[in-house]
Amino acid sequence: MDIRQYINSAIQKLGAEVPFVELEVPRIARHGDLSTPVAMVLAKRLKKAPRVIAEELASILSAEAPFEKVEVAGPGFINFTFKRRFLYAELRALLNNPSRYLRKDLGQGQRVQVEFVSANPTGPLHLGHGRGAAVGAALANLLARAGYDVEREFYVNDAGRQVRLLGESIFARYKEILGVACPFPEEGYRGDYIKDLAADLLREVGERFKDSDFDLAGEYFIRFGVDRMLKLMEHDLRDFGVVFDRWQSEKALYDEGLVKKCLEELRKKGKLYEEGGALWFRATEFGDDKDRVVIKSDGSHTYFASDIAYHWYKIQRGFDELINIWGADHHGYVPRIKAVIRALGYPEERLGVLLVQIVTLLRGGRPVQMSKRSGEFVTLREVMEEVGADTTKFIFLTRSHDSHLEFDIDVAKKESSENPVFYVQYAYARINSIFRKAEEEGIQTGKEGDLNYLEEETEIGLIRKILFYPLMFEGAVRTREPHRITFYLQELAGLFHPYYNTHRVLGVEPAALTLARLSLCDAVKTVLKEGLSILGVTVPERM
RNA sequence: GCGCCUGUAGCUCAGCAGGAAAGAGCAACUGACUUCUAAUCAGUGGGUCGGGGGUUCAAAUCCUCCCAGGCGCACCA
Repeated sequence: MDIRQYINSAIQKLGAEVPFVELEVPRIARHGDLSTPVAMVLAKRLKKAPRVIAEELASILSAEAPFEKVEVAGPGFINFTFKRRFLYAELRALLNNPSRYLRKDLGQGQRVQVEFVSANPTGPLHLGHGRGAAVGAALANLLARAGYDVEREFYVNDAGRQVRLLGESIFARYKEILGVACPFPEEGYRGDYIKDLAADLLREVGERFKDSDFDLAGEYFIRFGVDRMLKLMEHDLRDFGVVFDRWQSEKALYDEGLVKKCLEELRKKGKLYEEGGALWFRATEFGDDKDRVVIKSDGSHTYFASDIAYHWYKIQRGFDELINIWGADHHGYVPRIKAVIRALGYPEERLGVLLVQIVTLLRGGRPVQMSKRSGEFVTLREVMEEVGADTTKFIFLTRSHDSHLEFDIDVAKKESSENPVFYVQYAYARINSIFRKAEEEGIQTGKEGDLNYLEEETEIGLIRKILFYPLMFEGAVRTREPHRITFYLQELAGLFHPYYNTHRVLGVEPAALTLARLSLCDAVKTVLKEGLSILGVTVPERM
């Protein structure tokens, strides 16, 4: 259904144009099936009264095939009512080829990289990472279905101080087990998982490092810790239903000389300078608050240095668009990375940063304090096991990414019987149940039912909702907001359940009505499945 | 002090490039299972959209100031 096309061509006939035709689904039935305020937008441009423009557009549009009625109302709204025949034909089109109907090729093969989670490999993933994972994965799925060529990447901070601290922490625990005195690093990681790692490492290498210095043994301990942490994170993410195409190592950027090469590139462009023994990037030239150090006076690189190289490398790899999903606590970092993009000679829009706001975990109505260093944090795995991956993801995707999220674990569990995710899944399971029963009764469940039998107002409402999926989809893609899918699915399920309660599909007369309703159910099921799979939520055959 | 995010029903949140009379879920109350799954449905109550200005034919939505909460402002990672 491409209604905009009709409207656009009508606007052209008036000798005007508009960048975007806004369409909305009116809340009130009297206002038709679909509505546009575009005449009011045009009023200024055409220097005519909005109602006059609306009337002109309406008279052109009322001749078009899909419309039963095209009315002008209020200050200049144009309200459309579809012909039933049109709705049936559209529904038929969807049934015949769901993915063509539901997935619009908006990306046209453009290459997009979504980088998300990218947690330091120094401890288990916590709930905040889970939110990033859910949002990133859903966004990647969404874009993939919109015709983008998507890559999902996890950036591994396996160089620098944090992983060194990880190594030192394991080292200290290792010695502790062997009864060798060794001070625990000041800012080391104190979680119990470090002790487990140390014990595992001991099992693997025995007492080989009992008397070693960290300078000597460090490399091994760091490597060991990072590998184990990466495996753990990958495993947790996999169980959460999130899989990456690529894991990019920061260390590799150094080892392969990319950091050096990139800094060289910037130097050539005159965007670096030395001062006070350090090497600086002219970030202020590109809108950042201050210039930033890339190589400290002691000769070591800042994190920023590898981040510059990383983004440069990503662009080199040929992506049309980069999307970084970051925790909101990194928002101060955005201007300097954008500055880098520009300094390297690329448009700033090449990079989009989606900031995912903080998750507060409530247990027993109280916020649970989280601090990685002290080892007090709630892991993604704990929550996943306690409330389930589907519920966890759904909760994350029922908020817009820039809204602070309160994750009340008691509510998430307690409500499990009335949880929104189950509400949607249940609709799916119920439809399956109908189809199972139909097969038992030997009813042919193909999609060929004569849709003209769908005459009830609730059925028409359901059809409309289904056919508006692409409209919602487009918006979700345009704004990069997967949570719109979540709300849509709840609304769709919210139309299906009442329908189910008041209308029987099987055993009604005439038999053709059953077939028509089966087709409708099939369409609902298809859309539910499509949406849930974008969110990464499972579709249960029965519940 | 500066910057970013948030402030909508008792609670958790939507509100789709400003648009027609503010929405959902939960919680509360009242009803519905000999029928394809009651993890469901029907109904009731509940809001000065943080506050003040401004722009507009039209503002929850844009601008501005203020208030409140969160998060950032390193030759840290």
